[in-house]
Amino acid sequence: MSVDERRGRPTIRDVARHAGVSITTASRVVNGKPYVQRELVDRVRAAITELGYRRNDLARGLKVRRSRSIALVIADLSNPFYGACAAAIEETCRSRGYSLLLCSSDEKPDIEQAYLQLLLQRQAEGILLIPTDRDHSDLVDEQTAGIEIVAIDRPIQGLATDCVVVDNDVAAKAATQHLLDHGHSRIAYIGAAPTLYTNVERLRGYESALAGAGRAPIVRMGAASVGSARRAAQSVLQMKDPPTAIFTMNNLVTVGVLQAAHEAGLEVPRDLAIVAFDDVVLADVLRPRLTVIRQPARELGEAAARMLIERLEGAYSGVPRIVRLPTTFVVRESCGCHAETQLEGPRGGSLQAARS
Amino acid sequence: MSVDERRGRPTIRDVARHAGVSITTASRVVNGKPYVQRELVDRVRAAITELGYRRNDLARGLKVRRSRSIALVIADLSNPFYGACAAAIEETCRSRGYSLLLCSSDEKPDIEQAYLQLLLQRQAEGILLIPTDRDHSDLVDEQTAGIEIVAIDRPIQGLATDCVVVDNDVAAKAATQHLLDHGHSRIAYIGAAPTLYTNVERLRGYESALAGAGRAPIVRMGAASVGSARRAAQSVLQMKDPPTAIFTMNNLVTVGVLQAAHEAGLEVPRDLAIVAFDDVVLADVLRPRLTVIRQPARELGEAAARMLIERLEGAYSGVPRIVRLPTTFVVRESCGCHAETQLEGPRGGSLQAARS
DNA sequence: ATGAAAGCGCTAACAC
DNA sequence: GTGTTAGCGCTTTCAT
Repeated sequence: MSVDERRGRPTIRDVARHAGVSITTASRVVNGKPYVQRELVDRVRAAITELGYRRNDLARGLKVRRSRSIALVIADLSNPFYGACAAAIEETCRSRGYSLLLCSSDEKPDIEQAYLQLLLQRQAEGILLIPTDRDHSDLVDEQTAGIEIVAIDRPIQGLATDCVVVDNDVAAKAATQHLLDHGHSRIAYIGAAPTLYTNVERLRGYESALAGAGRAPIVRMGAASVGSARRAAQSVLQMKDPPTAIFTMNNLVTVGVLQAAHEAGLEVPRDLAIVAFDDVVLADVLRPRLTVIRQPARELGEAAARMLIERLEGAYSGVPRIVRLPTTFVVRESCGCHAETQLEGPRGGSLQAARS
Repeated sequence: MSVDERRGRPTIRDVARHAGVSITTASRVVNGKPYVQRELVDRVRAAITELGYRRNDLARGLKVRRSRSIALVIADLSNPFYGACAAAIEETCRSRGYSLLLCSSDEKPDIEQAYLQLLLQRQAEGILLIPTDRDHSDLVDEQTAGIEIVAIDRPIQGLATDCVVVDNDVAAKAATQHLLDHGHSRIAYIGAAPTLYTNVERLRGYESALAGAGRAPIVRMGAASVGSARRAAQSVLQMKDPPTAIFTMNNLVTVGVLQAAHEAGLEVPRDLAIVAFDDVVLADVLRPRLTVIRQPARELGEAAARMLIERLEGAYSGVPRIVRLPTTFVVRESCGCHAETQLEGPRGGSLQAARS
């Protein structure tokens, strides 16, 4: 064993020595740069395979001042909606040559904050953030210090960034209207954290539809888990004049409401119609099949990743963009319909100025 | 703007200058090391906040030769089973001070291979791998070169590593036996890729139960998606003497089989009993509720991460361990039962030598 | 076409 | 206690 094959992984220095060339030449070959003789290229290549050399990207990043890594701070990976989103992000980042640092905030502001600090230390070039429900204006400094941030699913409070969301209000309004068209007059809304952006928007759409029909809203909030959603549904179903239809705010809530409906022995949609925001896996084998607003989870992630990378590579550096992606209203049976139809949500995913 | 606040993020050198101390002292304060005067500590701290200094972990890693990052190469993030697994891994890694590099192989060997190379370059200290269905003996060199690998969900072909799986065969056998106990004699098995480890193991359990009862197996393989699972179920249901029960190999297959059963107008469990491997979200609001083998997805991820970190920190360096975690048989109604019961699978998650 | 040398930001001997 | 200095592995002028 010669001196250049000692402890640890071989460095480019080892490769150079082994091939009998300078470090510069070795580096050129490693990075596929021109201006190296055929023969030297071969010698270096041979040394590389022989030694099992692999470039150290950390050292490289230190020198070129680019980590080529992007961080994803996600709310909850075990939620299929975010899972699909993350999968699309991962693909997009990889295809553009970036690595993905994964962080799960579990919707907790303090975990998120700690992560954001860590990611700065780790030299993430950009951050894809599904922000927790708190003020983020403390990040203004970091932003001006050069780190790019793109928000997903909800805008970041107190920070102007690129952002990609879905047409929550429009979709919720259309779905509620659909229930009204079926003749329902008492339609309940069961939502998660009251101040959560998506909840606020969806509630707005729901209320706007009801107002248009001169009906009174029936709202239950704070259903942050399947269990609490179930309890919320129970409470609403035990009213003196219970609703004949329920609009559920997300997939967790949907499961809880379905459980409560079963327990109460209600037949859907005869006794209780249901329309859900967010598709769920077994929606089409449920009896009756579930009518849902399907979110473009993958497109959401992909768009966000693309926008971030555009910023990182200087392809865009203007004012913060907000992209609103269309949902799909999948009409099945739980709303009272018989046939399955898919309606494209209004407005395409065009770049729009911030909404009114 | 003084000279130490010029372009880019401030370095420890800037901090030292700003505080009027040496770089070493600044470094000591940054890393919370002892032997620094109270007063200097304060001065350095002040400089840090004033400058907005953040340690560059890449540079640090280069020096201390540790990246403190772990890579997760996962099959499919949009599958809730892997999502839950990933969430647990993320938590475990964070709590131990490691960052997580996320890579999705999409079950494709070439993507996986490219990632493995990249991760080496990125100086990942260890790899958590849900391996694709190929021979991995090319990784032997990397392994001896010092990178630690732990397999999840299935062992790595051609590579002896720590590994954590569930009791596939035992669980499948018990579930099949349950169907036999209900009086079924024609029980079909619908599985994914024929050579996939989990498929092989589950099939083994299924066949062993049938053999014990003197019944003939009815097997359909290659159902790698919901659609193909549905077609497989259709084909099996159109046999001259169709099965009266189906054992589904994973959550994708389950959905496809359920679809096929609906289409065929079969009433479950009267016309067709179903037992599924892997829990699904709406299993308990389906009518009838679905009897499933629940996998400990989070525990799987957590155990794997813990084992990897033990290796990285020298807490264990013995022979490859294989951990087999118990599943839970959740008896609901699709099997023909009426009550809901949970049976702990046999054998705890004890460390065992490689299986026979 | 090739190489010598400087230095990215940091830590850790080692000297004072 | 504090500071000087030598690299970690790499890229990149700038000579030659």
